[in-house]
Amino acid sequence: MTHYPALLEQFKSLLKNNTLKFTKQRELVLKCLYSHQGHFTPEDIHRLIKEEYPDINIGIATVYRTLTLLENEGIASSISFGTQGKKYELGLKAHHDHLICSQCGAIIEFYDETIEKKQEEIAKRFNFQMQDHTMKIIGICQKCQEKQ
Amino acid sequence: MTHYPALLEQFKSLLKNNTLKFTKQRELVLKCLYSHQGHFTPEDIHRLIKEEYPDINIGIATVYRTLTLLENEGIASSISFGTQGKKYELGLKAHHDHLICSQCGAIIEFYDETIEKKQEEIAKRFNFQMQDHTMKIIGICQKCQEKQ
DNA sequence: CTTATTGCAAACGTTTTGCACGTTT
DNA sequence: AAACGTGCAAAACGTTTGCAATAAG
Repeated sequence: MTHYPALLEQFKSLLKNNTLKFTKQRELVLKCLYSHQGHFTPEDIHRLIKEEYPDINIGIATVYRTLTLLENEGIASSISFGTQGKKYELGLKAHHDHLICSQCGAIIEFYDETIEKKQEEIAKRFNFQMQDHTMKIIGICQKCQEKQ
Repeated sequence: MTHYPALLEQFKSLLKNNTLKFTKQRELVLKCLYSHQGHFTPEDIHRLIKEEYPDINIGIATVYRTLTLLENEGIASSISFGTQGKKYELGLKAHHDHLICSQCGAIIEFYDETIEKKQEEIAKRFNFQMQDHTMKIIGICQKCQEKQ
């Protein structure tokens, strides 16, 4: 995992290259994703920043805008939960898919080479120029099974 | 593919078993999904029913409620498009996944045994009691590639 | 001093809800 | 008659937008 200073530099030069400005708000969104490992909704991130930096003013709109930016630049990635919105995570790691617990919402990441290969193969079979792919396994995690 | 009368009977007995009532509106949602092959938003279905049965009054809320019912009962299934909502299809066919064109929205269905097996294997590895799984390959379909 | 970014509140599109009225059983 | 389903309009939800004020380059 990249350490924070390097990540910050990466972000800064990305901004510079696109004639975008480096702001406190943008930095805090990045920092928040970095310091809390896991998957967060825009609202989660907004709340965390307000809790941890009570003197910084940040609007939910800025959080949305920054997350979109980070995702477009490949620094963060999101999983969609349909109508229930998206959750973001730092996207420094290699591509991976998700197991999601339908009871407690826990998210487990996994990567499977066979599945990745198969996906490419299928795209090719249908003459699809693949841009992205997602896989979600929904179920009940071990902990929640034990609770019952 | 099941023919319509049998499907209707299946739906009717499902309703009866759950002390739910058989109504014209519920029937039309089912019929609409059956007669138009493909994937439709609740709004699509609402519009189609109003067009094809102008003398029947049906509210969008009823369409939503019926689609949820059909999905819970395993008669229909949906693909999520995030903020853009969901599309429903009759779920009589075997499980399958989707290729989705990011330009024209075309949806291609596919099924791959290797992927299905791998998914089960992964769920087992993490002691997950699998309830569902989805896979989406996003890309540009052949037609849209040719247009460019 | 120019340009991008911000917070705010209003607008958005999809989905859900409360409720009085209608229909099915 | 009892119970469930309906349409409607309002509310809810996550998200986006317009804009005047502010901050970065």
